[in-house]
Amino acid sequence: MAPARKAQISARKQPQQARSADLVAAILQAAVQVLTTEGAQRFTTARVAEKAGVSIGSLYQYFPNKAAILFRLQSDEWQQTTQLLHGILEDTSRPPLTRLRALVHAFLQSECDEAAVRGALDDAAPLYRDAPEARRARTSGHRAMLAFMREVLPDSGQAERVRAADLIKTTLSQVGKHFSETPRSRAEISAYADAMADMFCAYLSTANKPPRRKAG
Amino acid sequence: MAPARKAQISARKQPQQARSADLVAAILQAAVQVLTTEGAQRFTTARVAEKAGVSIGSLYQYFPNKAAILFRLQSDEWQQTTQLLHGILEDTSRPPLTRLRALVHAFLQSECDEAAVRGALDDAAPLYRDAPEARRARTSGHRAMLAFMREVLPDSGQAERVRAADLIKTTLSQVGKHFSETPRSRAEISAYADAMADMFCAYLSTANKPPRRKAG
DNA sequence: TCAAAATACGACTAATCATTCGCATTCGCT
DNA sequence: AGCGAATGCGAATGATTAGTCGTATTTTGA
Repeated sequence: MAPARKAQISARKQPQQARSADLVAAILQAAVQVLTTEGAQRFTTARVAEKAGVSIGSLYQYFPNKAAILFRLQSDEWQQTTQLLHGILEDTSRPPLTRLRALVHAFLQSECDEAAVRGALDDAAPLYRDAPEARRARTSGHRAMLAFMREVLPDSGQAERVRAADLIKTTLSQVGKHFSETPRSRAEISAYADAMADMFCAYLSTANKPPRRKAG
Repeated sequence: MAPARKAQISARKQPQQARSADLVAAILQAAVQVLTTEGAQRFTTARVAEKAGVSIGSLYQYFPNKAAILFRLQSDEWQQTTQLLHGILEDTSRPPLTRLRALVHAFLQSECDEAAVRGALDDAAPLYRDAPEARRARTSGHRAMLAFMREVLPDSGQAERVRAADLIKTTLSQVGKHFSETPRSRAEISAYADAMADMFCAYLSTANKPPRRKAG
C-alpha cells in the first residue's frame, strides 16, 4: 500500500513556438537515453536536461515533475502496443487463432527489441503508476481483446470471456516483460512465442467445449 | 541495462548472543511493517531501525546495507514459495494435473494474502536483484517443476519440457504478481485460478499429442 | 521599431537518506 | 571482581536530488 498522493502528471504548458516543441522532443529523446544507459535508479531531471542540452528550468516549463516525463514515455509505449494489438486482432482475413499466434510473436519480439527502455520504465513504475491519469490509460487495449473473445468464444458467457481476455492479455504482457529481462536470440524468442501461443490456443479450443473442470 | 555494481548483500556478522539474535529478528519484522505500511519508496534504514526500537548503528552491525535487508526478506519469500511448490507437486498420490490445479490455487491465494509485502518488495527489486547472491537464489524451484514435466510430458524432448516448465512457472509467478496488485475476493481468486489451471492443463494435454502448430 | 509574451537559463534551496565512527553498555568467563 | 569481546548507540557526515525563482534572451505582432 504505497501512499498514492503524487501531484499532477499532465503537461504543465503546451509548447506554442517551434523552438519549445523541439525542446520537448529533445527532452523525451534524452529521457529514453538516460533510462536505457543509466537505469531507473539514476534517472534524474538534471541528467535528462543535460543530455537534452537544455536547462533544468526549461524542462520544468513543460513537465510538472519527474514522474510526468516517465508517464509520458509510458503512455507512448502503451499507445504503440495498443495499436499493434488492434492491428493484428482485427484483421479478419485470417482465422482467429492464427491472428492470436501472430500477435504473440509480434509482441514478444517488440518487447525484446526495446527491453532496455521498457525494463527501466517498469522499474520506475512506482513513481507514476498511482496517478489517476495512469490508472485511466492502463485500461486501453481491453476492447480489442474482448472483441476477439466474442469471436472465438461465441458460446461462453460474458463473464467467462472477460476472464479469458484478461488472462491472456495479462499473461502476454507480464510474461513478456519477464522474458525480455534476459537477452534472447531471435530463435529463442520465436520458440517461446510458439509455446505461449500453443498454450493460448489449447486453452481457447477447450474452453468452448463442454464442462471439463478438475481434469486429471 | 541498469548498472549492476551493488556491494555485497550477505550478512555482515552473525549474531552470537541471544540479544543480538532478537535484534536481527526485530529488524526483519520491522522491515516487513515498514514495507507494507510505507511502501518501497519510503523504506529507509532509519525508519526500519526506529520501528524495530533499535539504533541505526546496531542495524548496520548485522546488515551491510539497505539492500541486504530487502534481499533477506525476498530470500525468505522465495524459500517459502519453493517449499509450497515442492510439497504440492511431489505428492504423487494425486494425478498430475490435479496437483497442478491445486498448486495454482494455493499460489494465487498466498500471493493475494501477502500482496502488500510482495508488491513493495517487488518495487524495491532494483535495489537487490543485480547482486550475485540474488541471481543464484532465483533459480530455486526449477527442479520440482522440471521433474513434474518429466512426469506429465514423457514423450517430449528435454528442450520442450524445459520450455513448458519455464512458461508455466513464469506465468504463475508473473501473472500472480499482477493479479494480486488489486484486492480480490476469495471467489474471484478461485475463479481466476481455475481459468489459469484450465489453460495449463489444456496446454499440457495437447503438448503431448501429435503436431499441431499453426492451428486455426 | 518596440513592447509584451513566450521561452530559456542555472544558481540555489530545502529535504532526504545511506552509512560511519567514536563512545557507552552489557555479556561471557575466569 | 574484572577483563576482553560483543553489542548497542545516535549525532554527524557527505552526497544526491527534486523543484523554484529571478533574470536574460528570443519571438511575435502591431
